[in-house]
Amino acid sequence: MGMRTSMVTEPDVPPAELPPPLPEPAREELRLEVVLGALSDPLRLTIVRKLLLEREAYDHPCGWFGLDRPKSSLTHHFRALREAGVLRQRQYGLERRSHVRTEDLNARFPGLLDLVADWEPASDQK
Amino acid sequence: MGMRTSMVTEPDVPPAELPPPLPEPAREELRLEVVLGALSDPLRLTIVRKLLLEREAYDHPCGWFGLDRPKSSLTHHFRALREAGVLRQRQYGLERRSHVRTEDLNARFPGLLDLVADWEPASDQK
DNA sequence: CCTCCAGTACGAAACAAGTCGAACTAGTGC
DNA sequence: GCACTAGTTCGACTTGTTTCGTACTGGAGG
Repeated sequence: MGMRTSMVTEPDVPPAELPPPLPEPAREELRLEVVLGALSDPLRLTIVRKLLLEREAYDHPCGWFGLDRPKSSLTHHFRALREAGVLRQRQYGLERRSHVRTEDLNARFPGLLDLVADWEPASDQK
Repeated sequence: MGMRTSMVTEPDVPPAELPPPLPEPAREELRLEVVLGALSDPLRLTIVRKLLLEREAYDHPCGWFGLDRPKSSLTHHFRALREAGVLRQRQYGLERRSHVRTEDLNARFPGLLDLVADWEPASDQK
């Protein structure tokens, strides 16, 4: 950043100045056992499934899901998903938006996301 | 049982008197989050993968895997896999043999077992 | 500058899971 | 009956996970 205060016409970044992703494992670093662990929680399955099914505007702010848990709990779960490599998160001003790393996950673990999309929560889901 | 001490010629059980499986969830009761939880452990992934790859004699006794852990630990992990619905276990005399419930798992969670078969343990695998 | 607001960081309490030793159970074979 | 053996059960310890309250950070808007 900086270094460009005047007299510039050519585009610096192709699309629209995307914020950098928060720290996450690279595609080659994804570990099956870690991803499965991240997905073995009903709340986190709910989050990922919702992102997969209702992916409308590319990615969603963290509070968009109708999850009535305290904010600190949500932070915890979103971070678990990001650190496992399931979600990518970017900071947009105040809010942190998430989307599923479908490309990477389909490359490394083909079929896994389909299982998540087809999942339905148990009846006693809280 | 009992009730048949003499004069019986017709076969009672079609094939070869298979011992009944230990208690396990029915196919319809399998829960994705539970199965993923059971598979989110390196040792258990090792067990299931080994069964998938080297399935020679249909099913294997519990001590057949070259796992150097105390027996009580192995009991724990094999039970976790059975109760999640990943393995079926039958008692053959002294030993308890396990095999993967491929039919049920492929029906409910297609592709999942392929991921397990393709898994390779981390380098620092204990 | 001050407030509002999305979300984080920290830390504690509650709970679940992994690990393992020691004692036990139950077939098998002598 | 006795020893052997595959595996279980129990209980203790340790480690990790979940949950959440409270305090904090940092951009946006007046």
